[in-house]
Amino acid sequence: MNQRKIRNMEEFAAVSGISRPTLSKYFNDPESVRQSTRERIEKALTLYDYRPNVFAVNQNRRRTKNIGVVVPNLADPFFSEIGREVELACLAAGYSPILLSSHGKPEQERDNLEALRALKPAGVLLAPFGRASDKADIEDFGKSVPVVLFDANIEGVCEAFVGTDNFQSVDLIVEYLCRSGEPPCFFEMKSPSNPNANKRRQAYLESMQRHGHAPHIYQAEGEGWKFEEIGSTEGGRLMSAGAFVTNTVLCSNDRLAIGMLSAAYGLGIRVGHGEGSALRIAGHDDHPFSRYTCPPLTTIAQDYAAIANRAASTLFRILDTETRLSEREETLFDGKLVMRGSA
Amino acid sequence: MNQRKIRNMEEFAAVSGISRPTLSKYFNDPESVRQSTRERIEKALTLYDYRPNVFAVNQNRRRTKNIGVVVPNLADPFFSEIGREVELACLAAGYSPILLSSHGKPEQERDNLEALRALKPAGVLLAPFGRASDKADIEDFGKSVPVVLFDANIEGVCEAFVGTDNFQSVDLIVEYLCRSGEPPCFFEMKSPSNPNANKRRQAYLESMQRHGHAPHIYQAEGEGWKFEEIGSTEGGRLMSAGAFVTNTVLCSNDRLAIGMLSAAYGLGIRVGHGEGSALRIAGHDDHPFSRYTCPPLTTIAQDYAAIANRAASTLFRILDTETRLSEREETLFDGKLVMRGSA
DNA sequence: CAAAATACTTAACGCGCGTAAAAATAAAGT
DNA sequence: ACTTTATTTTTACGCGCGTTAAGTATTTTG
Repeated sequence: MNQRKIRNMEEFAAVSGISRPTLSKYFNDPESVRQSTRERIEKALTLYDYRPNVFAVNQNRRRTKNIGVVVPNLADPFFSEIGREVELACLAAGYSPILLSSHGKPEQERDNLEALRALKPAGVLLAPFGRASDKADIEDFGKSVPVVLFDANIEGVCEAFVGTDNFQSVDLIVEYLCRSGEPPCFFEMKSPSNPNANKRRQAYLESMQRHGHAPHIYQAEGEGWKFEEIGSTEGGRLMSAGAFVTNTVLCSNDRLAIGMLSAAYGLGIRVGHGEGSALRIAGHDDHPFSRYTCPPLTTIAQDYAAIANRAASTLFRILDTETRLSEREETLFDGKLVMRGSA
Repeated sequence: MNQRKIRNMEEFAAVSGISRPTLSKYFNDPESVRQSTRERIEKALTLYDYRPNVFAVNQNRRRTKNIGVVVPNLADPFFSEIGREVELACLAAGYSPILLSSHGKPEQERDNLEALRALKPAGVLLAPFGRASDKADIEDFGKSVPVVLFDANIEGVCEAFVGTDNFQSVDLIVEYLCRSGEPPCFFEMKSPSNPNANKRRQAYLESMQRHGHAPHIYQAEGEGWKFEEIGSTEGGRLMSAGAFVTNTVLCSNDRLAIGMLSAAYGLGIRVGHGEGSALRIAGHDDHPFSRYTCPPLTTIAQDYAAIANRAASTLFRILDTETRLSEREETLFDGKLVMRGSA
């Protein structure tokens, strides 16, 4: 960095003694030039401060190196974590991730995809809300840009889906709960904002049937993403009314469970699997805060990293071959049981 | 949208009957053209699907409309919320926010600022880690791009700072705790990753002195952003050793308090201000989860929205006048006491 | 060592838009 | 109707880089 600032590739060509087209090749793919010239370029790069102008590059390249990453809500630590993993995978593969949150509003998902269009992304990794009404929009978007879905599936749409096998994971915890105490009833939101919730309900029903128990489902009113609040008020109402037919409640997700635990505490109901406990509560997702609830929450851990990495690598495979997948792929990872104090 | 897709401004000029330079003016500022031509353009816009190419626009504009927003850690709901508010403020003012998280790693803050440089932002809103060692870098960055700091201050650096008045807020809760029970001791991390922590310790000391009580400070080992874990293990250790000289603990932030509450529960220590409670615990920040702890956490709420909006509007003011502030501005908002069950 | 294959240089065009200058037109004022 | 003033149109160049084509240099091959 001993020299003046380089303004453009032309100037860098002059000071480095390499022609501009060769430099252009190098910046697009350092491996595409001869080893000896690559060394000359990289030596010059240590002496002069130059980086190609991103706007000019993106304007002229047919396909950018941008990858759009869209999640429903970054304020939810689950998506914050998985979004981070996806970002890292993109960076590692030499792409520029652009992380967008839909802030819990399905309408924003459309806007985000529209905004991404302007950035001409090479591909998109999308954790959709999964509303049926958005299916057509997303399908349409997927026609112009390769899209890999993760976390929530939309049947038959986009190139691939990567997520957790809710049937495996729910069966795992139902089995554990049945084995260790009373069979669980199921607590969820009446109008879930996510297809995983439907899968989990279905998985609960099937699992209970397999284990020879009668299922019981309790659905809370309320919409949106205020899961803790809904879990607390509606779950609290059910608890104080003594509505649950068993002493074990499996919540559709951890945030609902966190709300319920809070309400149980307020009602003086002792939660846990030990002596003197009146209620067992379990969740699903292993939310970052579940370790610090009172008592700590027994739940299912999703393999964030595996899902993120597989989703990203699937997209990269499509981008490398420059052809869409001949057949839609679905990859499901197993959930793991995390036993803590609450159940 | 009854027509073919428009490829560039030239084509849109042809179909709309407006010259390209006038269109260019319009897209830069719709108010800058005569009302009648503006109407003609906007009518054409409803008929044809055209939007300027963002890359070409940004390449040629002297100053882009991009605003960098850098926060220390989006996985922390506090920054997730305040980052969201800042984004909205930028959007409302016609800028394009680019939200970057440093993922809890101070090194990443440098990388993020470096990455922003490539995007030639008109300005940057930065919630810094506040390490003394980064001061020079940030100061340097601030010379090339107008920067407004928020949440955490770095004395004398950048155009302005907007945050919470820790002296006011800590005094508020200390006063409340003294009034309603035993005067509090103070629990924090030994090597805090944030200058606010230092301010709060200082504020605690001063406030205790003003109220005529002897201060007691307990510092936990541990680094990084795993506040809950540190609060739980170190706080738990102190509690079980009976180390606290009073029955009231003021934590430097809510996440530490959440960890402590979890540990207290595990130890069977009853927390709260009611009869039969052994310990009172209070926090600071009104973290989104503090409402659902057991018991719900008494804390100080920061005015997220006010901080975000003021920081943004301060930056816009600088951008509009195209001159740096003659004098560095510091704006501090008051915190509000949120009384819940824990203290 | 000559021929073939590979990598590079030179020269030139295009991408889509900002912007400046001069000429033409429209609106406002008297 | 004639200036004055505000807008728009025409024309043209530049931004920084991707990319191509033709020619030159270098490396590889037999």
